[in-house]
Formats: sequence, structure tokens, C-alpha cells
Amino acid sequence: MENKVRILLEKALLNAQEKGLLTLPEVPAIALELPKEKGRADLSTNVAMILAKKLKVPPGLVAKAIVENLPNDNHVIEKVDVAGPGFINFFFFNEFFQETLREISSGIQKPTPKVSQKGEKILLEFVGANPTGPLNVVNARAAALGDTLARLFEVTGDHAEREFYVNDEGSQIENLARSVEARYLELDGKTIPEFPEDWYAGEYVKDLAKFIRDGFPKPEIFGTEGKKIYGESIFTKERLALLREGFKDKLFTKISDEKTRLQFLARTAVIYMVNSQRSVLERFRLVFQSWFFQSQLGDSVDKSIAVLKEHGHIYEQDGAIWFRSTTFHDDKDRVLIRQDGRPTYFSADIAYHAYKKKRGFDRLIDLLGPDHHGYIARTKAAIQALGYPEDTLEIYLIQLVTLMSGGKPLRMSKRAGEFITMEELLDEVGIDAARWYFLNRHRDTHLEFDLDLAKLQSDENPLYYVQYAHARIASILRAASEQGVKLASASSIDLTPLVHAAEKELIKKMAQIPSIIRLAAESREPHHLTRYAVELARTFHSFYTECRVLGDPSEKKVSQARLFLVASCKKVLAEILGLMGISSPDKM
RNA sequence: GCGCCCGUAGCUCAGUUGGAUAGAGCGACGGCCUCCGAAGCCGUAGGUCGGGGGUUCGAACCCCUCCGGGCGCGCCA
Repeated sequence: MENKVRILLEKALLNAQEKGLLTLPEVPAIALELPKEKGRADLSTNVAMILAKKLKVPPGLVAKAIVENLPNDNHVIEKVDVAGPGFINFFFFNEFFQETLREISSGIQKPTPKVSQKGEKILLEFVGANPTGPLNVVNARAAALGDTLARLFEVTGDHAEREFYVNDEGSQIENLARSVEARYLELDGKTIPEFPEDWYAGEYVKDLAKFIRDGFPKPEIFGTEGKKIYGESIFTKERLALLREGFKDKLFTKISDEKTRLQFLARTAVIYMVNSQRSVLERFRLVFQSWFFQSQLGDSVDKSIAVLKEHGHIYEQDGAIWFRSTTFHDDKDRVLIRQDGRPTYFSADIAYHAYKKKRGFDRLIDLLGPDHHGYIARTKAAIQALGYPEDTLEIYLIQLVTLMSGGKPLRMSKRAGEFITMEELLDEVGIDAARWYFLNRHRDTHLEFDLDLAKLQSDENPLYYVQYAHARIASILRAASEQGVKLASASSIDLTPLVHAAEKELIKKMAQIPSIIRLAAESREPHHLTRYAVELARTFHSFYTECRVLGDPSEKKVSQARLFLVASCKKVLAEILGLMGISSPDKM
């Protein structure tokens, strides 16, 4: 719908230019919108005002020149007027609405791929939780966002891959291993010292120790994934057998060297944690195409540092190796190799981003947690220092989530182990509701997640409002087939009975889907989808109240046309919910 | 102290990148089921867009400043 109008407008602009009424440096991007107040126009544009500014001509004159030069032999525009400060308002022929509906239904009205690009290969890195504990609600928010973004990119003609980065090296992993070891000793009846602050005190660590002692519920993951990631020197035949049967009291005798033991415990813990994270994500209907472990970087950390050195971005000071990130607008330079010779997390991250680039991705998108704020500038600096354009890396922060219950925020203290995990959230509110509420808000606003509202299966919950529209249509379709009213195909259906204002409103709303999808994809802001879904559902419910689909047998043509209309609307609702990974029930 | 984010209806939030009389959901109030699902529809009330200044035909949006809230500022990850 918008595209047709856009083409007419472009022609009008060119016509006006030929006549010398306007001088255009280039054809501007034309924004079309549904006026807030309905009845004012079917569609309107502010292009005259945009041009007026550029050309320094009164908007009214520009609008007049455009309107007078619209091709008049079209079957689209019935009426056009200029209003307010220079808006051009269009009213369309019924025929144009009917044609638009036919296109929507046959899938022609999909978002057209970007004009300027053929389609990019995009790598989306998100969730990226440490394998030191269960996923939390911010991880869940990132999961919903990243998954939906990936799906949006696929629809708009790009290719997106979802990747989960596992930080399986470093001091936090060592702390995890020590925590597991301590719990193991505790099971042995030994008294253990109080945990230092940076150890892990959660229940899951006790579970982990118990599994190592008594045998894992799914030991096969160590033989497959464990061996693949960490090799047979870690997961030897003997150790695999012990993980299956349980080490009982033999952990310290079988692996007497402390360093080896801690490494083994760390690797075991990571494989276990990663698998439990993965299963929660799968329950959330999110499958990552790839899981990348920091330990797999190998010598590429040294290599990428060598590249930076070649470009002259490295220096040595106080016994450490530094990256001069201030060259690229970071506040301060960053350490890559510590005094003690160990690389920092950041240097691994540089190697990781270099590796992503080497795999041939045109664009890297990272969704990070709110505590990674400081990483944006330095990572972007690194990308540039490696010789890539700055804008091929996009980093977005996902802000905090506060869970509300009974009108009060739930206290989330990680130290005391009192935090709600992603799994508990899913138990509590379900997958559809969790996804909906995460996607419903702009990513960088702190999200207040009202557990009571999300759980509520009633009219107060916008998710059910939208799903109800879908179920209601399904119900009409069931009734239609019982009454023998057949749903005609897009090519054979007679749509001329569709002339009612409510019908046209619904078609207009449905026709918006391509531009909504493009907006959400290009701005990386999926919250436009939930808004649109509510609007579409509302327009449908409104139509439903005003127009009967089934009924009067003498009006069979009307019934059939309306049936076609609602069936198409059902498709659009399902498409938008599907993009968000939310189900479209036929019955509720 | 420095940097980033936020401040819009009683509550939770949109606002398509500077455009029409600032919108939606929930909550409040008033109507609508002999008929396809009332988990619905229609209507009413509700605003100094945190305050002030500036830029221009025009500002919730851009600039400056102040106030309030959050987060970050490790040779942790």
C-alpha cells in the first residue's frame, strides 16, 4: 500500500521538477503515516514540509506542486488535500483497499529487502552469561530481544546467526572450581572455611558437587561435548567413567595434583552449567546456531595482539602490555597482558571479535548486560585498531529488570543467593508472557516486570488481548466451515463487497506490517512489534463488533469477502507473534 | 568527580528520528450480549512532556543549564 503511494509521489515530484516548479537535488525518502486521528486521511505524508526546509520554499507551495502533478490515471487515490502546515492527505478508492488485501494475503506485501544492500551476514552475540551460575532475568530479556532481532533480520533479507559466548577461562571460573571443591569436601564431612565474597555460594554449586560425588543424571554430555571442547586429556576414559558412577570419596586420590584437579572441576562445571543454560534457553524456544568457548581462542589472542602491535597501538608500561585505545576515543588505555603475564578478559574479547570478523560477517551485533557499559568504547576502539570500520560493530546494552510482585519490587541479592532465575521466571509466568513483556519495552529502559499482571489470564493483560484476537478468528473459521462457507483463494475471491469503514481500517492496519518490521529491524528495537500487535488486535476487535462475518445467507458474497479478510488478518497476527517467538493459539 | 541511560496521564510505557488538537494499556466513571468467543466493543475524565533558557515557520524530540533517579568508571569477568 505504502509503496504504491510512494511511487505516485515520486512521479509527482519528477513531473513538478520537469515543469520547473521544484528543483530537487535528489528524490527524498518519503515517510508515510497513518494519521493519529482517524478520518483525517487514509494515509498522509509530510514530504512537502521536509522539502520546503531544504529548498527554502513555503511548504504550502511545495505541497500544491506535488498534489497538482500526481499522475491522475491511477486507481489508487480518490481524493487528496493539503492540510495543516503542509501535510498531504490521501483518500483511496475502495478498489485500492481490496487490491491491497489481496496482496497481503498472497504474501506480496512482505517487507522488501533493503535497497542499498543485498543482505548482510550478521552475527548476533547475546545472553553471553558466565557459566558460573544459572541464567537470570536480564539474560532472559537479552534472549527474547536477540532471538527476535535475528528473526527480523532474516525477514528483511539479511542473514543472522545467533551465537552464545562462553567465558570459560579466568579467575571467576577458578573461583567456581574452588567453590565446587569446597562443597565436595563438605559432603565428605570436612569442615570448610567461610566462603570468600567472590566464591559461589548458590545451591546449584552444592548440586554440582553432589553430582560429581554420586554421578551425573546425564553423564553423556561429558563424553560428547566435554571431550569435543576440552579434549581427551581432560575427559579421559577413566574420569568419564567416574563422572558416570560418581567419584565417591576418590576425587582427591584420583586427581591428587591440585592444579589438575581444579582444572578438571572447572571444565566439568562449565560443561554442566552450559548444558543447563542451554536447556532453559531451548525451553524459551531459543536455539543458538553456535556456542563459542573462550578457551577455543587458543593462540589467536597472541595473534590479534600482534596485529595491534603492527599497527602501532601497543606499548609496555609497569611490566604490563597496554592497548592505546584512547586513539579511538576511549577514556583511558587498557591492559591486555597483566604484569604476571596472564592475558585480560578484554584481550580475549579482542581476539574473539577479530575471529568473528574473519569468519566473514559483515556486521557484528553484541547485546550486553548493563554492567558492561565500560566495554563499548574499548571494544569499538579495538575493532578500529584491527582495521575494521567502526560501524560494523554495534553494541547495545540491555538494561536492568526489576521484578514486581504485589506492587513491590522483589529484592535480588546475588550474594545471599536470593535471585529469581530465568527458569523460575518461566515457571511463574510462562514463555509467551515472558517474551511479550521483555519485548514490550525499549531495550535501554529499566524494565519493571509485573509478575502479577503477566500471570493474569484476563483482559488486563495485553498479550491475551492479542492472542484472543487470533483465537477469535480461528473460531470464526471453524464456524464457517461448519456452516459450509468456504474460504476462497486470493486469486478467485470477489472482494468488492468490502467497502465498510471498519473493513478499510483493518486493511490499512494490516498493510502496515512491512514498514513496522523494517522499522523494528533497522532500529534494532523490537518493541515496535508489540505495539503494532496491540493496534492490529484492536482494529480487528473493533471491526468484529461492527461487521458480522457469518450470518445472513442472502449476503453470501459479503460473508465470503469478510471471511477472507479475517483469515488474512489471522495470518498477519500469527506472523507478528511468530517474529516474537510467541504462540498464536486457535483456542484459549 | 567524569561518562552513559532515564524523567511524558493515578500506574506501566509508546511517540516512526523536527510536524496536525502529545498517544496506548491498566486503573476510575458511564453505556453495549435473543446474533460468528464480553479474554470483546463504544464513550467520559485524566498532561506545565522534571524546571529554566536557546535554535525556527514549528520542539516531548536538537543545543545549554539546573533538579531528581539508575548504571558504569579493576592488571575481575
